Amino acid sequence: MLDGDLCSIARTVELIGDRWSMLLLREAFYGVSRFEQFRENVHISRAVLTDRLDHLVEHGLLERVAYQPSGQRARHEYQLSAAGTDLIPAFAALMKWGDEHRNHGIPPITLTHTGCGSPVTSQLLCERGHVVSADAVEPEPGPGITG
Amino acid sequence: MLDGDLCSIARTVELIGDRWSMLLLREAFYGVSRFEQFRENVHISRAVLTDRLDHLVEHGLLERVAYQPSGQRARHEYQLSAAGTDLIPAFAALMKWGDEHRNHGIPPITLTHTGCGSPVTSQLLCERGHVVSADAVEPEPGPGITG
DNA sequence: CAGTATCCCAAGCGATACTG
DNA sequence: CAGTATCGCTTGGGATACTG
Repeated sequence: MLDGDLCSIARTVELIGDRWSMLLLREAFYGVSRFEQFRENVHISRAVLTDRLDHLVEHGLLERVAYQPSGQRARHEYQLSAAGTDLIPAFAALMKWGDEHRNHGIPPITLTHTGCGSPVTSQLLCERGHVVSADAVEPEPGPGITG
Repeated sequence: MLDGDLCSIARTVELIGDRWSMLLLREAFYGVSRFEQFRENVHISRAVLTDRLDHLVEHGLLERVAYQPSGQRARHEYQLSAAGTDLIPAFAALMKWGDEHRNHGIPPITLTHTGCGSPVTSQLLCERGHVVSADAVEPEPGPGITG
């Protein structure tokens, strides 16, 4: 259908499809921003954490923000960038799948709309506003096809 | 917020968050079902492909279906199971992100609703039917939290 | 075509120790 | 606290050859 390397899924997986990146971004989404917190929550070694954080900053998914603990030298915080925030719908979709298929339908975490306080889920929506079920979706070559 | 290992994202990533699984599932979504086709499209070696296919079948994401090429012995096809199909919204979300952030907004592949023929995208939707932007979503402890 | 079997290299990673 | 440096194992995976 498409040279696999051009696929947007492939390019996204290439970037964040390793064992750690998604989990770190998830933590950032949950509000974690400090080195030690990432380390404890994700159970990742220091060296690898440094490496991944750098990688995610370098590719624009996290932003390094300076902060100064009182009386100590400056450190960094890591926050979701705009591009990182744009991944939240994907997290929501993955989370929904995991809730259903790996957690017996009982979500450990739910998402709520800060505007109205009601639960938020990821859905497929067609341009006419229909909610679309997964088996009613067909992939087609798009404008970015080059082959 | 949550012991990381219980997180539905973690459990999903654990299952399909390696270098190959997502790409194979993507191919299955695109309609590929044969060993050699997977191999050519994903550029994966035989041994690894066998391993991943087994893994995905074992965990219920793909179904092995027998087929018999004329005059030859029986082979297998690999098709998305119901659980695998349920991952399509996640693919759609990842694809959308990659379209925007890695392909300059020009999608190589688009998704269409087989019902009405119009384009389909992944969206965050709240229970009241609002389309929710990614920065208006807040994670909260859900019923499955055990802490 | 759809695998299985070997061999070997390279990347990934944990453990540990050290530093400002 | 937030890293850096080093070591050595273990896993992943490419190349190649073989099989029904």
